[in-house]
Amino acid sequence: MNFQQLEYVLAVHRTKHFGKAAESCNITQATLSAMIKKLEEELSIQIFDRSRHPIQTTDDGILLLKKAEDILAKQQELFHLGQMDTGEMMGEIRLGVIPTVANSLLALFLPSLLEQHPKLKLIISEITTDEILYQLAHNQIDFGILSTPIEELSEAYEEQILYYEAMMVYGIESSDKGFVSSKDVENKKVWLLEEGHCFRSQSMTLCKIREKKEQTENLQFKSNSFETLLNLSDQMGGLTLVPELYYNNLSAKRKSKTQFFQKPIPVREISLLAIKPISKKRSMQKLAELIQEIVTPQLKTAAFKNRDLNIIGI
Amino acid sequence: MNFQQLEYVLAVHRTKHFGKAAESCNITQATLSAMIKKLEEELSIQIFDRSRHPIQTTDDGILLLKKAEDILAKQQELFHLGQMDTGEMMGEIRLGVIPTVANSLLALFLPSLLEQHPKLKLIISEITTDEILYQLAHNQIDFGILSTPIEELSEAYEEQILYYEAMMVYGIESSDKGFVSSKDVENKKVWLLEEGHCFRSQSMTLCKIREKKEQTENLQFKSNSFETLLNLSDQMGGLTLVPELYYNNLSAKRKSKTQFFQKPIPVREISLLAIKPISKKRSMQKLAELIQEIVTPQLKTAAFKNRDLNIIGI
DNA sequence: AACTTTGATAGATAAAATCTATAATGAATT
DNA sequence: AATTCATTATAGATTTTATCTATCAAAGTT
Repeated sequence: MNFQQLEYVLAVHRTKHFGKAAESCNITQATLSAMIKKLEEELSIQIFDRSRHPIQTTDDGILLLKKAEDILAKQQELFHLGQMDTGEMMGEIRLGVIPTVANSLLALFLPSLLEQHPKLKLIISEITTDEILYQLAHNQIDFGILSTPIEELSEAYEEQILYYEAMMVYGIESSDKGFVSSKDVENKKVWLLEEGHCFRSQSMTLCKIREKKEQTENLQFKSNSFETLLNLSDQMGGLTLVPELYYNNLSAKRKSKTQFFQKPIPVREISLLAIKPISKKRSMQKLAELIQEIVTPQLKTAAFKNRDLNIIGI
Repeated sequence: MNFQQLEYVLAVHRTKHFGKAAESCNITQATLSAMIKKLEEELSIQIFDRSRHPIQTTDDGILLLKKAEDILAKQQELFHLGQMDTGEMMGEIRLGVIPTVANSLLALFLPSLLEQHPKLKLIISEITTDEILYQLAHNQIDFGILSTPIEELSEAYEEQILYYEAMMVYGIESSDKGFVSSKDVENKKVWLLEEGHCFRSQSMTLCKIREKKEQTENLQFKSNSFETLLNLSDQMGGLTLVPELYYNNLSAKRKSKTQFFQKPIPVREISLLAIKPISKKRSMQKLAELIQEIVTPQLKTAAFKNRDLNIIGI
């Protein structure tokens, strides 16, 4: 028995097809066929029922699968044990990122990450905060990137702050001051992201909209992306909030319609989250450093002192 | 990385010596050295500090060890997955047996078990009931053989009854009836095993000694083996209790001094215990069958009906 | 019946684990 | 300091294992 054979079994179960499984494992179908057969003989069990179409995993096979997954997950942890020493990351990292971070952050650090660490396999999913917490707890992802602090976060999670990012106002008439005050925002129509995208409750806190619910029925509108919100603001007037990294990617025209708040600048705190015991501890540290190195130069916020920042949490 | 390399690491950690580790793995020292080195290079960590004497496992090494143990334990479970189909057992089974069962039972079934299943590796420890429960709970053994029922046994344990074994009286004057009654035992001096050997509390229940504590101060004596108890009985008079399988191994002279109780015959219930989820379920079934096949013909008790038996528990 | 899809098999090749023999290292002893 | 002993590392040969290419066999489709 070896680790590859277990991977091959998983691949066949996933694809229900020897040929496709072989391709996904980067071996020939002949090799895969032989290796599966060898494992079946060694364990004296039938793992797959090849007579059914598509291929069926037997009951014994299902039992084996679960244990094989456990073994391979533990093997991954071994790969991540030593990678601080050399600095090179390897093995597999499963990362969940909330949408409002994913759209601007991933494009920033992914290129250098993948280039600097060719042996690293990244599996990224864009999911909500709740989903990240759930998937961390169920070992479906290794790390999450989301906005913190999170209310009543269990001790079981380990949090590492990555950066603070200013929340900027889009759609404001250019003010002489160059900075927007909370007062400028009051009583304006504000477009926000749909609930579930953690962003919304943050923005509501910020703009003190909660107190005057009556005036803001239009907050019921649900949008999934900043792009939509910006378009709405353009066409129908009103404001929306965008984080600094997103601002950096805007067109010159749109940048001109975007302003920082005045000090203390409202910022959101973006953190890397894992569940204890952290099986890929060193990778977490390394990943955090890499992201910080790349993101910090992109953020004017990074130059400000703590007392000039106002962290807005959920 | 492969499973062998992980085993080699465990062996070196255990022996603190490359040569001895190699021997215990049935490979040469050169191979072991090369394989350890290869794994260290693959993971980019130093597992052992060879400059210290005896060899020291590094901090990274300790982290790796724990995961390696997990992986190899899971691998063992895979080996045990299919062995009902062929009937042949293989892989590793760690078995804890209480002393009063071990001394007579092991010699009975071990020979045929090992002969019929050459690929099976048995690791047996003779430990107390409490220790069996603890080691099962901490995954230090796979199965326990002990006397049941056990008071307040958690739902987490799975129990399979193996056989019922008569408790016989040694040191009694031969009675015409051929059977001893509880009355014959009353007021006699009784030698019992030390506490911790589950046997004692059972016997005390049986003989109703608890009610007349004053008369039996000599029960304070602690012995570890039936052999000692029989000798005591011979030299100082008084009775002791022996289970039927132990009786079978006695000399003719001693057999003549041993008698069954009259019906309902007090018996102890011997069971195979495992913790849920049972990772080696099929092996458990197979092992139970094998023991029953071998033991049943040895026991007169097996011929009796249930209503003629009186199960004495702790 | 001809064709296609899919998994199995045979034989060759490449990669690896392991062996024997010997060197290098470091501690213990003279 | 030199010598011996114990222990791990290394070199090169050998065996074992994994993988590849090419082809076959069986089942499903046209």
